[in-house]
Amino acid sequence: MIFTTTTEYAIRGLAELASRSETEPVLLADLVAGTDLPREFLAKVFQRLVKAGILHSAKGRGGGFSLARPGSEIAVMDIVVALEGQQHFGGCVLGLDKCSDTMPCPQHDHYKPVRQRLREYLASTTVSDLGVALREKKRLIAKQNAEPADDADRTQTRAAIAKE
Amino acid sequence: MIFTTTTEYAIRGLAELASRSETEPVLLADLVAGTDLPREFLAKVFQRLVKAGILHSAKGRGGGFSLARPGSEIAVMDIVVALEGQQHFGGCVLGLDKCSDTMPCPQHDHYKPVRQRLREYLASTTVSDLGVALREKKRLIAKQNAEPADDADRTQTRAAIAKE
DNA sequence: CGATTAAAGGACTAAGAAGTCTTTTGATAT
DNA sequence: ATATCAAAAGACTTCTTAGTCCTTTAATCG
Repeated sequence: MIFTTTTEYAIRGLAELASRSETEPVLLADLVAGTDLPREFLAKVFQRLVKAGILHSAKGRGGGFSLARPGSEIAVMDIVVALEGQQHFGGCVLGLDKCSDTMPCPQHDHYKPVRQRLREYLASTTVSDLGVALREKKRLIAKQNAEPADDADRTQTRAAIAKE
Repeated sequence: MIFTTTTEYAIRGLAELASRSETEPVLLADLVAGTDLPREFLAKVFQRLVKAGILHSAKGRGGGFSLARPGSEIAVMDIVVALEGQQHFGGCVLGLDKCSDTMPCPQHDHYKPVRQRLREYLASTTVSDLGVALREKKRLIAKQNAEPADDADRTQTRAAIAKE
């Protein structure tokens, strides 16, 4: 992935959260159940997201984590910026400083639209979108598991993953 | 950046090399002169690129590093793959395994073209392109430095960098 | 030959990211 | 009040990445 594992966990954690509830608090223990998200580590990451104003947390009975604002108003970009800083996608491909729009290197002009495309995706994709996507995904997996074990089909899927 | 510093150094190092000569060996000492590339560390990275068949090296007098094949045949993607592995840009945004074309999550379909665009850029941009870009860039910088020091202009450039 | 040159290789140290464990804090229900 | 619950906080360990330094190897020039 193009992010640190910290950011990846954050994205996945928020997707899990949004897939369960966008309003009601969810316990971290419930959130990681059935996933391979490391509970203790995710707790640290969520702490940072609370400080960043993306998550809300409550202690004690009835507590847990919930989104600090509607999931449709939290872009994946917000998560990335909160955890990796504003400049994560900045800079030119050559890693040169002194590259800018006013004094671009030729590559700069080629790379900029690529970076822009990535940014747009991250800015327009919200935590709600991830929640919906994850719910749908889990539905598909459940459905597949319910079907009589078709190993040929599963093998084909694995091969497709490897190629991806 | 979306790469490790190792990969970034490699890209910059190869750009420096290609900007000097695509055929004649260049000494590492010459290569890093005037840059902030860490000589010893870059030496290690270049060793890996030699083993990967991207660079050729020669010891002793008249030695140094040179491209193992024409710069126009070395894609930035080759560098990334050599140093970070084939799977660097794989996987879905959610970091889920079990995501593939045959069983995609809805996000998968949204993210795929973005990733594809990035891949295409990396696959189509060659070390020669970087060399040309860097040469041009250095020419522009030299030209600017030759002009009477115009601090307002330089400040504007800095601001543009910050925004980028 | 042997002196010199420059990369290769190995042994490190430093810093950061990732992951775990224990204690503390604050909220809630009885 | 106090027992309980669940996140916050702090102190760790471990692992990887980054970076440095010193010795060895191999090539070339005189």
